[in-house]
Amino acid sequence: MAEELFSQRTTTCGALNKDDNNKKVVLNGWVHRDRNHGSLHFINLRDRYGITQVVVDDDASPELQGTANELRMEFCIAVTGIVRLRPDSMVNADMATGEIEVKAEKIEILSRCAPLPFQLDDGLETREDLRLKYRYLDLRSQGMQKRLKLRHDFIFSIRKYLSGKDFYEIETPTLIKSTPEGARDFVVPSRLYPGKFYALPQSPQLFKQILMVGGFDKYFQIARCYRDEDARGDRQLEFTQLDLEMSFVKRDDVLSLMEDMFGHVFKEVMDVDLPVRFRRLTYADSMNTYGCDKPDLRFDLPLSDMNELAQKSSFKTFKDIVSAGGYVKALCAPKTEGVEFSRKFITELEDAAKIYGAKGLAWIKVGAENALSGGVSKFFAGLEEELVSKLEANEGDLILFVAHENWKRCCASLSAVRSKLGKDLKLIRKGFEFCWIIDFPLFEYNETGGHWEAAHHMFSMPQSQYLDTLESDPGSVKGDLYDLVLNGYEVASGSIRIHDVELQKRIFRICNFDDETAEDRFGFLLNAFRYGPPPHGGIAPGIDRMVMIMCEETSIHEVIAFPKNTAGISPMDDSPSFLDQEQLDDLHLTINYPKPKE
RNA sequence: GAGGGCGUAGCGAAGCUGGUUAUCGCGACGGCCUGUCACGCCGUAGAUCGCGGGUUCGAGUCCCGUCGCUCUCGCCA
Repeated sequence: MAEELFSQRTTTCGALNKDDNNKKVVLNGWVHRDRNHGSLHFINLRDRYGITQVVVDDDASPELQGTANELRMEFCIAVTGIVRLRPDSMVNADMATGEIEVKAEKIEILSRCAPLPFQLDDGLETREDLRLKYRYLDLRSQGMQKRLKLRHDFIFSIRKYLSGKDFYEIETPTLIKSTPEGARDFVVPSRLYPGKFYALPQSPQLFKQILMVGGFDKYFQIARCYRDEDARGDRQLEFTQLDLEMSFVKRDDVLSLMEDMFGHVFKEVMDVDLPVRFRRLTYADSMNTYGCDKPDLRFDLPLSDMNELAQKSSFKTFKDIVSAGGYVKALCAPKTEGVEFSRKFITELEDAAKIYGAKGLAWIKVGAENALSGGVSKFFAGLEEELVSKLEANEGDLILFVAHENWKRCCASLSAVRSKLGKDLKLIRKGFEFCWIIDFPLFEYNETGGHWEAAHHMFSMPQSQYLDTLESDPGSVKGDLYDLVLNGYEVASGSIRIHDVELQKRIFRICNFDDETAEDRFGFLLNAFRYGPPPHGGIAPGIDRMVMIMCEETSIHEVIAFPKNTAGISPMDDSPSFLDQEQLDDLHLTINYPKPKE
């Protein structure tokens, strides 16, 4: 231990400026770029804080020259030298440290770097599985450094804000009881109890409710959650949410707390001003106007109900669907500079609609003085004025219709068209458009199972006006449920909870859980509710998704240090992996491998 | 479970209706270079064109199968 291992930094690569002239400094970092002019040698040295130019002059000792010539990309080095001003004409205005450079007196190679498997900072051009395999290199890129810093700032700001509002951060277990509803559980076998399993939490839902019964009336947690379902760009097997719950609150208390919190956090982290109150849309209005329950409000392009006009038209396809209880909806794509409403363009929109179940996409072009042409225009003869005024269409616009027996399919299909138009017609405004979706239905019918189930989860409070008709008409019951939507993504979901044993049991029964099963699965919650539970409610914003949107990214992988790929594999550590027979024996497990396909 | 896209040197790409020795940039390696900052210049190595089969005189290119990655539907209270 007597000998010094390396010269330890006295400052960082982002800190020096002209005030440090003539100072002797030590920098530690990585070789970011290396420009060797023979007897004059420039090295851009990088660490988390920035980049500083190091110079090896022609008067350097042969030893120093030799070391400098050995340097390669991403070598980890220590540089001892003197800060000096750059000649006026050599100042680099693009660099934070561009006014100075460090004249090297000593360079120590702390470790060498093998030839890189890909170029750093070309991160986004490189295949993602390669970036994930060598994540430690990818993390050095300025993009990843910036995004993970923002993630840290975001979480830190939330912690400060909530702590200032008297919230306690309390951890809940990650080895818990498997509950039957929701997504598939990840499970952990129990060694001590053969055949028994823990489950990893899909969210801390029941525990946070029990914390309310325990008297911690303002709780939050930055909680890891696990759901064993197929991944997507905006979701993966494990993710992080801000889990939050409060006692003695009503819906609007939760909503305004979140508005205030995100207002503070966005200002502090990004210097962005959010509106004091976010727009509120009922679920029904959102579906009818935007075709989905997570509308991107950075552009307008509303959907219109066309059932009445469809009935008046001579288009048999539409009339049949409306007569059969179906729906016809339309939207009007505005004439846009540089965009031709060609057959190809319309076919691409139609393909987008078909993914969500539409059989086709009917269209009409709007000409001068309400003249209609092309597509299904001939079936609307005599209805030109009514159609054009209903959709507020102008000359050069394109009207698009979707008809479907199923309301949700109709909405979703045309919503996909709306989204594509938003991009193709460049209608999307910059910025952050939050909105609340409220008044969700409490139940939806499970066709395959032939019973009702909770649209969100079974612990949400029905709105009081439906308490007498829960059983007789579950389909029309609205709950005290709310989602927060940002730029077309669902970023938070919450509700006021049930805190009454009898009401909770009624919900279980409607969702096909008899009293015995409910007792077996959720007995601990029902038990807790026998001991003076407070009225309570909460919400859970998704951290990954929010940070992704703040970074203007479209994949949460970009804001997670070590993500899994879409197949649930981590290419770096190669998980999941097989267990030794010994481990399996300890856990009392026998693997039942699937038979290979014929 | 289903559909679309991609797979050519370490990385990113080009390669047209099949036709000599498969190009280009970055990177690697060697050399030259006193003011660069994506330094420049000269040179060298590096590719079973994902894998298997087929059609053809001839396949990176066409066909079939398969694997991997990726986007999406289903799924995700």
